[in-house]
Amino acid sequence: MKTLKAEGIVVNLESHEKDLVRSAGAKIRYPKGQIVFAVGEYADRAYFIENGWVKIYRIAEDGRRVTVAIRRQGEFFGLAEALCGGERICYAEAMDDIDLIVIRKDNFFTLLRENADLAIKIAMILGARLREAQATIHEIVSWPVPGRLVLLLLKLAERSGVDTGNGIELNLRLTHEEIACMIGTSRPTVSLIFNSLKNEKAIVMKGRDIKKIYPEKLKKWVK
Amino acid sequence: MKTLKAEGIVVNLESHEKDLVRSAGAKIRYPKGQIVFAVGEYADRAYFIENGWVKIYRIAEDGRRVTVAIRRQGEFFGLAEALCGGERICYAEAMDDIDLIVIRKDNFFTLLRENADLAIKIAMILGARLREAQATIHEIVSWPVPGRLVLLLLKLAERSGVDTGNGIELNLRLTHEEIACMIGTSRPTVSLIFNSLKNEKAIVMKGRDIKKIYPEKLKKWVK
DNA sequence: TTACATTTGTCACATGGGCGACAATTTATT
DNA sequence: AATAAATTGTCGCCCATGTGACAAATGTAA
Repeated sequence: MKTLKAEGIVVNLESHEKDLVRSAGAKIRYPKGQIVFAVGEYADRAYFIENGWVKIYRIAEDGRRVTVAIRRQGEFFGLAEALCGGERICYAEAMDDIDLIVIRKDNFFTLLRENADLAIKIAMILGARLREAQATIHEIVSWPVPGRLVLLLLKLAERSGVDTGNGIELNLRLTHEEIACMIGTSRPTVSLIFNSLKNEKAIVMKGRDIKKIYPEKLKKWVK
Repeated sequence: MKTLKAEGIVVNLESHEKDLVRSAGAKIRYPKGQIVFAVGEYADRAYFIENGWVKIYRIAEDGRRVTVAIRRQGEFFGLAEALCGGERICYAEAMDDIDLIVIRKDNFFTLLRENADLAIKIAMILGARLREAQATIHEIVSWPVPGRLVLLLLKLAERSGVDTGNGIELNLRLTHEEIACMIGTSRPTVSLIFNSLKNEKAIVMKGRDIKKIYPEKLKKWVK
């Protein structure tokens, strides 16, 4: 199954493929805030998210954090390193209470060898993510900060928003700090831009949740 | 075969795997400057480089170019889209006269289905590239321009330089413009930094070729 | 309710680096 | 060799953003 997105393509597993994955691993629950894996650990397992959100980030020597991906229900993470071997080069953290299928590396390889179609699917998933990452690189260098923030909101809306006909319901809680890490800017700058967006009613907040976004109004910032 | 690099891992094909690939496609020569594929084309084939260098880049609406990858001899390109289907979202251009193995999509899938190990290898390649792309994202947001330029030189040296004991021989010709596109900056800025590097003898030029680099001196810029 | 921690609003200040411009140089073309 | 094209050197101007700092607001624990 493929779902067409902004410009990338998200590849999802069929249900029988999910069952294959489940049978090769063990289900484990992690509480919010827990680090699933950290830089330097040996990458001997891959993870499949049954439930919840996971943040993948890196930390530079100077302490600067950069969130390189966010994964959710139905997606794998920790894949690339488990395939290539070697050490983790990023952190994975539970953004809420999550349920994961943890698959040991050797079981994972056995699974793929016995199911060429699944191996192809994994390659497709990684390919889609590569395109996504390249698109991100492109965005970072070609848009100033407000544009990047708007693009982030649009992407989040596509992934997990509900179109109400009048704006897209999001109900997402992200601190300005977290957003800053995702688009490579500083926290005060995010606050500033958020206020502009609120003022021109391109987004609706409810407390600290981003409740709704209006794509049409947002898109003015990226053209 | 795996070769350990700066922080990523480059996955290469075994020679029997290369033969499999060759048998599934046709060898074609492209002259320097030729566009192998362009944005919007239907992605119905994958490419394997027998010989030469290929530049993968994107162009924004405002005309800004961003080089998202450079591939060389022994590497695939156009993989991700051929796997996922859909349209090309970037351009591939021959940086010199090149020889490619062109594999039609359906043949490629047949090949992978019949060789699970090769499918896994492809997944590994894409995984390694994803890590690479994420590392690039990290670099772009955490280093100012001079650091990014130095990191580019170090990476190029690792991929195609020869260690002479006294500096690394590179013999690479890239215009400042091309470099600017790779690290997301402007051409004048690249010229400026290059002069600094020449002055402090961190690099040696010969005409317009980057002849040699001295990693030790360069590394001062990224710490 | 009180106290503490986290998150957000907002400022003043400094600056990296983009942009435009044009000359100087090198390389390609005829 | 002569002309054209591409590449590089270098300026001055200016603004988007990072930094640091602190107050205000909101959420959480005791």
